[in-house]
Amino acid sequence: MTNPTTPVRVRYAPSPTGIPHIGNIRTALFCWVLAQQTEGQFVIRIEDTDRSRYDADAEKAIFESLDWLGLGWDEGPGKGGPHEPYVQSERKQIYIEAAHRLVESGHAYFDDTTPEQLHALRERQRAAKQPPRYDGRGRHRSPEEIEESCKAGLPITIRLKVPEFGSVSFVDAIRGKITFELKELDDFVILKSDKMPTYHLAHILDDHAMGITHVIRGDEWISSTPRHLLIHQALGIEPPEYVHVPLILGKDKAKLSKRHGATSALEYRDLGFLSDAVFNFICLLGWSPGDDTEVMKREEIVKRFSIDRINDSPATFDAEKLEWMNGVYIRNMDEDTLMGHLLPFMERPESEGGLPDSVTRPIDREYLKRLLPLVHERLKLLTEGTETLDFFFANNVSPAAEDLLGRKMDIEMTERALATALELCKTATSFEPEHLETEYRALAEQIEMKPGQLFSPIRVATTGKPFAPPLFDTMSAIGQDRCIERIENALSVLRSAAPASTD
RNA sequence: GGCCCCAUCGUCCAGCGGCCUAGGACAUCACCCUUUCAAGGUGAAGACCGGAGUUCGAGUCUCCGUGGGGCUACCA
Repeated sequence: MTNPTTPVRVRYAPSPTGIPHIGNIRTALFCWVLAQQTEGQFVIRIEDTDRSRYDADAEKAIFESLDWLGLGWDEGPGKGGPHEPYVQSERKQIYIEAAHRLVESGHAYFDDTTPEQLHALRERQRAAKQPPRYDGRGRHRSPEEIEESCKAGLPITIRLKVPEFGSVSFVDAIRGKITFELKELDDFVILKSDKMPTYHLAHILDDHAMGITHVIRGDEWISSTPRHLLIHQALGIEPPEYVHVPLILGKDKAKLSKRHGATSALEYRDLGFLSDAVFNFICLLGWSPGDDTEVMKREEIVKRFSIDRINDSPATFDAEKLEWMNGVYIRNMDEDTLMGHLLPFMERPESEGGLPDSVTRPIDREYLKRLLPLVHERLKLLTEGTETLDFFFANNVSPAAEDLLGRKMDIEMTERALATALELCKTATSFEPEHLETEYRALAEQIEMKPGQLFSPIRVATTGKPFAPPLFDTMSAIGQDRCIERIENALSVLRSAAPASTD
């Protein structure tokens, strides 16, 4: 199917039973993009018809995920709209009435089969190697019998009468025509005994009432689409366009779940990913613009998106590539923006991955701004700000003796390197990076060491780490006094370690 | 089990009958750059699940098999 040219009305209709994972949120993203492209509307509807599985935290996470990814909605909870309410539990009456109308028109019937009876039926079928299927016994119950059961307090449901023969088919926008034999379907429940509708009934009524033109949903719904078609027929309404997008799988090729580590958008936010990068990346899971373009701004994605370029096959989520893309986004960012993103992570408590608690908050923005060019292109995640910059802010630099040793250097040689480095540090007339580099290169030559051999111990001494930004920029930013202090400290570490390793 | 969907490098994506000696990206490896780590550059390795058809010609169409996934609830 080529893209609609008229405005679409699409909806994201999550059920608040768990934190939406990447696959789920990608569906929302596709909806949003299509709405933007056609200047249509993106509707949010909460499908909370299963009261037993309702989870308030999950509902909160749904909105948080959408907010974080910038998927604003035109109608829905907290926003209102012409089809309020947008929460199914508050629309209960609509479903009850519709279900009863279907009974009256002969398309559905009351059923007083108890869960126990249903269970027994399935057991029998299983034993007889029959497919487990409701046998339609309720079709033959008289109104009186139902009335009696009702009085006796038995649970009453309403089931749709599924024709025994024939078939239904529909054209899926990305898979083409799909046909199902009706004999494979049983009479399914549309109104549960607690008077709540099942998903099947509720979403159809709502989608129709809300004028939804395209139902974009996960692959797992293909199998129940014939039921939905039947309900439309019974109701005498036209079904929408169906767009079943492939699932996103975990590394083991199974449906994404907790076992796969981080799976929700929010987790990626907390891990230090940028929402723009995540948006870009998950768009590319199952869709591509057709050429080799990968890094795209939102506007470009909105412009180029098309339903017929959505893949048929499921994708595996691979966070490694997302990390690379996040790095690309960070590198493309100006320093002020980067600082804005880094600050919240760095200023968190130490126990949550922030700078050491000894560093007073708020941290020095001027100083941080001076530091950013040194680490900008090295960052892949926002959380890495802390570990790459902590030694600039805190004085908790305490390298181990063995880390101070450069390649092919013993303690004695390292000590000589550091001692002369300290001297030069003390007498330096300027602490500008260029000046330091000139001086230290001359020193290396003077003491007959390779530059790397001299620089490496100094790096570890001043930063406490084997990997750090370019040495002289780093020293300059740390400042003369602290450099002297740290090199002196490193020398004493080395000297106290010396006896042990010389025997 | 039944029904439905899917099947190109380890992963994501391109390929919609001849442009394919199958292209790009991530990851991997090598080299270059280099004071470390990155970034960047160059290059290497790496795939059409199998079998029948259709066709002058198939990664591309059809069928079968195989594999994976989904559904098979008074869950969505």
